[in-house]
Amino acid sequence: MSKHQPQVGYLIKQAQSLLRIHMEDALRPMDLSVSQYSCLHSLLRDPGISAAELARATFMTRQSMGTMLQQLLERGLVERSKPSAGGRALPAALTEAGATLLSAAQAEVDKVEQRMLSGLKPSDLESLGYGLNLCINALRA
Amino acid sequence: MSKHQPQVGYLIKQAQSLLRIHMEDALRPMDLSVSQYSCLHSLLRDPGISAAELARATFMTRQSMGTMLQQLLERGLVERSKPSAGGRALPAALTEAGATLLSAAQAEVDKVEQRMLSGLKPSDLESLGYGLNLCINALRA
DNA sequence: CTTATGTCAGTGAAACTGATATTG
DNA sequence: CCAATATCAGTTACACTGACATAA
Repeated sequence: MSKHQPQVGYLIKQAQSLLRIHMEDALRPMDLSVSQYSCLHSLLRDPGISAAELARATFMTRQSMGTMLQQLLERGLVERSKPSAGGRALPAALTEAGATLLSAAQAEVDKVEQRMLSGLKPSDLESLGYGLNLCINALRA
Repeated sequence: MSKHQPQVGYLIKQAQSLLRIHMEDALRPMDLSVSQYSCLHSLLRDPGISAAELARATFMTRQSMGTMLQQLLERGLVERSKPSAGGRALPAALTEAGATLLSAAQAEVDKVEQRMLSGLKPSDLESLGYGLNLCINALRA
């Protein structure tokens, strides 16, 4: 019985736990949870995305995402326009305030990520990203 | 502004989300949560570990770990002997039943992990583990 | 006195499931 | 009718904070 492969699953879980803790610390001053930050981040990447699509992208239910969007809406960080032609989906996007806050949040999160990656050479970084992408794609199938 | 590094943090989160979902599916038949599985797994690695140590290893509070251990105790998967000489800590360890269940659980989890890693060459696997370890160590400091 | 552990109690955020309305 | 979306409502898992007793 090998079972002494580096235990990649365990390493991923551990890395994510630590990353989450540090992100929580970094985001607390601006009253953002990691999930909220991820949500805003996705909205920057895909302006006009629907809540359902957003939920799928983050592996959550529509309902949970709906609640989160509602909170962000009430804080004026997100806006949802009326259903665009074709479908019932309400396009969501960042407001000015949302983009500003996200920018500040991202700066803090980047610091954490920089620190996490501080020991990796560029080639290490590349192969890490490559390997993770392969893992993700394999699990999506 | 670069920000188009491969976004390793995002990849880690995504991989962990997917891995968790598949692990939940794999463990549901034996009524184990991912956290419980991790707990049993740690007990296999470190028999006699205390709840507080276990909590630190999994980035939880000792209270939460205490609750989880209690549940596992009631299911007869874990036993806690009386405080060994030196300290107040109650050593926890797997019972026979616990070891048996863990073994079955691990087989299922291994399948998931195998699938996750199916696209990686041995050298890819090694550099992935290497990179993740560097990330973890950097965040621990 | 200090530190670490275990444990009791209460709290709270964050997800979940279920059901319903609307739209193409 | 069907599929996808949004949303209302209730629920529950889970980890958290706080407080306290105990032991070295």
